Amino acid sequence: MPGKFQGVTIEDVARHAGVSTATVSRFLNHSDKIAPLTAARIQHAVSELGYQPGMAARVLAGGKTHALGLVVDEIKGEFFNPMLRGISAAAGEAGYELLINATAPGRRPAGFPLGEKNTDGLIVFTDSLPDKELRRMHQAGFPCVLLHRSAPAGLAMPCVTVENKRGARDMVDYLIEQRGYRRIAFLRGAEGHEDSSWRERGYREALESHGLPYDEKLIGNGFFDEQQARETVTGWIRRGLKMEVIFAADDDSAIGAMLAVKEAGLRVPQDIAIVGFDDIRLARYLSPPLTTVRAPIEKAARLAVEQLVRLIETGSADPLTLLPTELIIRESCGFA
Amino acid sequence: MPGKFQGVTIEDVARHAGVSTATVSRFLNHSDKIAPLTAARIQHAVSELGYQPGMAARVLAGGKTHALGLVVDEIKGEFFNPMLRGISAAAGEAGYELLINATAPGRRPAGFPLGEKNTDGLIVFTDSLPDKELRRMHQAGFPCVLLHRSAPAGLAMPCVTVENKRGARDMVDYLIEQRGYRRIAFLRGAEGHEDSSWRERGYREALESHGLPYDEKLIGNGFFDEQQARETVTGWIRRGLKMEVIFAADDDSAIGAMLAVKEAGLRVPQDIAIVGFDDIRLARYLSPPLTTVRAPIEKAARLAVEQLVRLIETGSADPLTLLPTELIIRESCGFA
DNA sequence: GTGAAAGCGCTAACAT
DNA sequence: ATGTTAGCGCTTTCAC
Repeated sequence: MPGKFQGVTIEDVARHAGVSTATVSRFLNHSDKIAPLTAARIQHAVSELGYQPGMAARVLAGGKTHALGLVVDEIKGEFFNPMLRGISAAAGEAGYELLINATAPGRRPAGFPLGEKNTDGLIVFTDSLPDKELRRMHQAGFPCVLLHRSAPAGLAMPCVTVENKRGARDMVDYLIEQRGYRRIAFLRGAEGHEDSSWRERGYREALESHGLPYDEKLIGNGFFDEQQARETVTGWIRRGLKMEVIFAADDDSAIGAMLAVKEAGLRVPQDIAIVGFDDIRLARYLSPPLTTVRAPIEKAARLAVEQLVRLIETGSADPLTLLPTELIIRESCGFA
Repeated sequence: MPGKFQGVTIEDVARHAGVSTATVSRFLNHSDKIAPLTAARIQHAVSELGYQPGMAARVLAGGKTHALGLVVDEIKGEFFNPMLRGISAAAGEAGYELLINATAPGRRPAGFPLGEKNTDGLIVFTDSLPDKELRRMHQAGFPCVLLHRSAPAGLAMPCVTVENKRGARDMVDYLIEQRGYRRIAFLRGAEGHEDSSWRERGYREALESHGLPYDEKLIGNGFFDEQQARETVTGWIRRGLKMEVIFAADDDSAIGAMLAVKEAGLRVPQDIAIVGFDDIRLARYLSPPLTTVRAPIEKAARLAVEQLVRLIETGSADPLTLLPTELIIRESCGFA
């Protein structure tokens, strides 16, 4: 016997205030001018009865859900917290509810749980949705904004992300120019993850521009994951791979790398230096504190929501929002 | 020109399959027996047309929203991540959407954004909702489950939380019995936060049972916040307060305490030992690694959802779910 | 086993 | 400035 909690309806209010439901609706939505006197009466009735408009009927009649959807693959990593905070806050400020879905790419029961049927627009985080679905939505004119990924070829979908390539390049430039490192290993992020490939590109560019060779052996997989990164680096060390510094594609994998180095009885940064990307909260507490590239995660999240709301309400948004990163120098990259 | 994305409706499917909408509905909801042949035809039509039931109409007609609401005060602290992961996963598994609202206690525009109008039930985290609202909902028969707080007096509302008192007591017992500490300071959590008061109670009980005096001066405010805890401890040290170990009501404030101690030029744990509560991810990475009480946050979150779903679907749930904690001994409490 | 029809609570023309 | 009315897309009696 569940359901049916919507006790007081707009009709109750109308009756109580001696007006029609239409007038109440207008009052509620500020959609039309109303005599101050009736407005007052309605207002009174509303609070008297404790009336709250039912979402469902409102949506059904009006065609708007007043909700934004957030699609993510997995709630994991320190990255997530500031991102959600930004999205949640911005959505609230814009007057939208927030629906979030974290269905892992595994179970996908014919049709995604979030979409035009229950939201006015979607924030799509990285590759939580297949290109095919993205295309379908875009073609249907359904508002979507991509966060930390770019649009599939040919799709004019607004993107919000950080300057990954530039950030990585700055970091590696610094490592080479200021610290004099030459053998710089790189720990890739998750397979097919865009942030990671841009960062890798920045890494390569920096090497090239300094005339340093690109060495396949110095590239490994960290998968944006502490454990995986740890295993990779342990493998490197066991095999006797020589490197001066490890540039991990994100802080989580940097942590794994640090663990691996320490477990091997080596010192950070004296034997092997380590740097990361993101500047998660943990970074400054590690020992040694982690040198990293700060990515404005919360800000990016807020901007994504702002773009989405613009897209919903005006039909247009900026194609690309790119946020600058910042080099955060701590001790894990060696002492100056 | 927003709204109206629900292109294909149940009528389209019905027509396409040569049946009535009623039959399609029955098929979709498994609410009645259907001839295998028609079933097949409908199924075909559905996938042919890519039909997805519209939430709004379904809700309006059926009285169920198929959504769970999560009310939190603020998305902050490491605590949040595992909690959300648990809730999100469990909700998905039970076939519910998840709506989350993080409106800070400040702006509260007459009526809370989440409630019977848009969800089938609510998970209420700590004191994100005033007792009055809780009462109203409970009295209206609206399913709510409390997470990490207990019900207001007289309200039979299911609660899910961890054994805070017991965990704290175990910790302090350990500190006294195994480490021989006698001057144990306590850093309270947020004002009125239940977890905190239970932990404080555990702390006091442990002192009493060992015949140790309760000293007001050794109690300070950490507010579950790194900065605030840091300031409090800095104040203590400045004023020359003597203590052997600080028991912080959560790991975040333990971090603040650790910072303060180090800033004062003292060593952890040689000069002042520090222990926390929660075992957030960061804990083991601190230097020294933090001794703490592990709280099964994600598990608690899952159980809360399970209780809520039971409450929604069967009308009953366990009044109280109490999860055991576990002592995690690391180096910040002194070496054995 | 299936269809017809009556709403669910609200908004948005269209009148007045 | 306000009332009337026709749906929005779906579920659910009630007949057949």
